[in-house]
Amino acid sequence: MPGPKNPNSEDSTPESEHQELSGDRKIPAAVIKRLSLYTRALQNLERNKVEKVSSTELAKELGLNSAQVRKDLAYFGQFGVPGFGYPVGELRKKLKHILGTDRKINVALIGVGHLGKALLSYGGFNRQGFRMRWAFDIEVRDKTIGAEKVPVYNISELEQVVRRENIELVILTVPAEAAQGIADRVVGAGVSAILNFVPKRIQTPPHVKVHYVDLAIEMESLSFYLR
Amino acid sequence: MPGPKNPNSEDSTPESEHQELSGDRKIPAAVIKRLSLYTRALQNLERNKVEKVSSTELAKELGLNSAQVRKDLAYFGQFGVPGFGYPVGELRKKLKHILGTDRKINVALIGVGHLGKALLSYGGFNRQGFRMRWAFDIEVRDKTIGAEKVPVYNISELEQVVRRENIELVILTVPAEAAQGIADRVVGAGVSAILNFVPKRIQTPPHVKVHYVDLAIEMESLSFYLR
DNA sequence: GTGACATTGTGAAAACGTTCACAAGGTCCC
DNA sequence: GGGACCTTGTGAACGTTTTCACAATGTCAC
Repeated sequence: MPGPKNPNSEDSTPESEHQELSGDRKIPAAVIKRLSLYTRALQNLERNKVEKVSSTELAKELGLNSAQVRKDLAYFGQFGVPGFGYPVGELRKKLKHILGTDRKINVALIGVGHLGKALLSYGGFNRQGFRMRWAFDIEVRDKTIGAEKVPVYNISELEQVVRRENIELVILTVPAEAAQGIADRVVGAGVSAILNFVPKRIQTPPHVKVHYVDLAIEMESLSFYLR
Repeated sequence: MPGPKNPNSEDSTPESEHQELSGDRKIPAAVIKRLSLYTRALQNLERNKVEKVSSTELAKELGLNSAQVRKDLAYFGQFGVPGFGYPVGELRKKLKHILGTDRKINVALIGVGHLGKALLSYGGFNRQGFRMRWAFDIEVRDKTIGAEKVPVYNISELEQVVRRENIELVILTVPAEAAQGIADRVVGAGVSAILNFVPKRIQTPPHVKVHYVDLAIEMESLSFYLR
């Protein structure tokens, strides 16, 4: 905790987190991200009919240290078998359960500009356990977007639709000036997870989790390494 | 260039970096990302005709600790004035120079699928000091993409165009199976910075910097916090 | 069954990043 | 021009994350 600072549960590039779990230990945010990485690697292995994997193999595939893999997994239980490794299918199932991606999560996107449209058309999300079927904008130019025909609602209907459709996660791709206002509204409507593509930090109550994806920052910081 | 089996200079979500600078100290990757954040905040201040800013104000705006702001900046020199703060315009210029975004960097995007198309149409990059005017795919469906009419080349022309146009940074949005092969080719053609949207770790020689943007991971890890 | 082998889970150490706290030094009002 | 006031730059303390290293434990071939 940043001492006597304002409340705020964000995290993005910076690390630092908290979160109760079944047990009672705090799980670092970085561990959660790696869990997701492990899940994906396990899915690939499963597709190739591999039935066991060691922490060393997993670590190599993902560019990590094997002790880190074991420690990450140990946060959540004992999944491995000494002298054998981890059973691929079983571990994958357990991790998906821990991540909560073994069910469908309803996702809405707000701000149908170029980037928003792109993400809607992309469709990659719908595979992974997400149902991204709602879009909002202040001006509805097209009634649906993308091959999946995601309907676009007027932003005035935001709270109503979020509540009715039980939307749990929101992707923000609005102009910077609008970000805080929209964030306040979705939080008010009960959303507690936001993926923010807007290059602007937003303030939220502590129970709301915000992840930032900042494309400009990624590009600029790469620029630095061009010597 | 199929298999340089080198270590690896990537970093993405995980922290850990190094990089020589004018002086001789290693600059953590997280510091570089925050530098980019500072630059943006300074640009906003400048737009509002603010002429000075203290580390405390900057920290508050970005949700950081003021000592961290000072320390980050101190990696690169003494920009502040005790009892006064930092001169906005001057600091912004210096940071842009440090980041190397005070010149135009040529950027190509490889893989014109949904996401690739979206990023091309988005156009947000071209503002910040990047010139994203080349796209590649194995199959050229449209000759140009987006309002900016970015020409799409056949992937067979990759090396030739990269060299001719002096492309320094590449955005990868190809299918996972193709990622490593394409990465090898662009590196072979002289590119040393890659922004990889493909959910697959790629191996590169140490001088090549890879940043990962993994949308699925962001979504999944948010899912965890939905309890 | 037994024994050589492989691999886990985890304390302890090391590395790294953040925050504290304060001396040094510039500002700016009177 | 003087002095109260700010704010920087930074060593040291602190906290977190990663890595090491190894005892414990299960595997598997014979």
